[in-house]
Amino acid sequence: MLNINIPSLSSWPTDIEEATLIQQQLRHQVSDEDQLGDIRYVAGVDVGFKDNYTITQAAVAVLTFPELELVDKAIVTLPTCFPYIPGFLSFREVPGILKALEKLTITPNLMICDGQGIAHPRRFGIACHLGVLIDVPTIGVAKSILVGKHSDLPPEKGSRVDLIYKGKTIGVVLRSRTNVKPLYVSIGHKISLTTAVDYVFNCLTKYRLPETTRLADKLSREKVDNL
DNA sequence: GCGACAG
DNA sequence: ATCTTGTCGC
Repeated sequence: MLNINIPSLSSWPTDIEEATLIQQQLRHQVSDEDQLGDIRYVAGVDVGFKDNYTITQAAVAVLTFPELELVDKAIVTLPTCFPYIPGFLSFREVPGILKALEKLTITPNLMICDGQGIAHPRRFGIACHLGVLIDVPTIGVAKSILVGKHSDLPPEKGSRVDLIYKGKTIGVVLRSRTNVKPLYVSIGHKISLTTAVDYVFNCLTKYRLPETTRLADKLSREKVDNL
């Protein structure tokens, strides 16, 4: 069975004030040091929406590492509980992700989230939030920038430059494929930036997105029948 | 005050 | 994020 403790969402925030307090309190629990064991399974998590955003569909795809073969998956649908507000994405997507994680049979050793980790205004993006709540190593891989600046990036796959915010390195801009828009990698929890970039790179195949998030994204759009 | 702004 | 088929380019 799954050996991850999924916290209950009894007191999920309703407004930005409340959410901000939670971010400022939990941000101190984030660890940027490698605390990973053997990485046999890497999971990708993503969330999609239906019926004019009123329905949330969260998905998790568990792949073997480094073979990247799908061995477990979970899809759940639930009412959308929080609006999309830049800087507060996790409050909209984490509830569904936690519910999806409960359905897993295989326990992932590392999770790659669709969105920022520490590359966030208050250094607590969705990857950090999820990682701290379930105490599992997480990485944030976003398709665009939330905050920060960086120098020009060579067009070849594998090139990378630091993402800087307020004078500090908060992530890495990584070219996952030659001549395509880069990915923005930042740590979520229990992992160092160098290690995080390493795992993301090793989850790439022939596409722009890591295989983990590609599969999770596909599942989050899949049509499902509920009971 | 104005503009930017993960998904 | 979502609504949507074929099509142009490396």
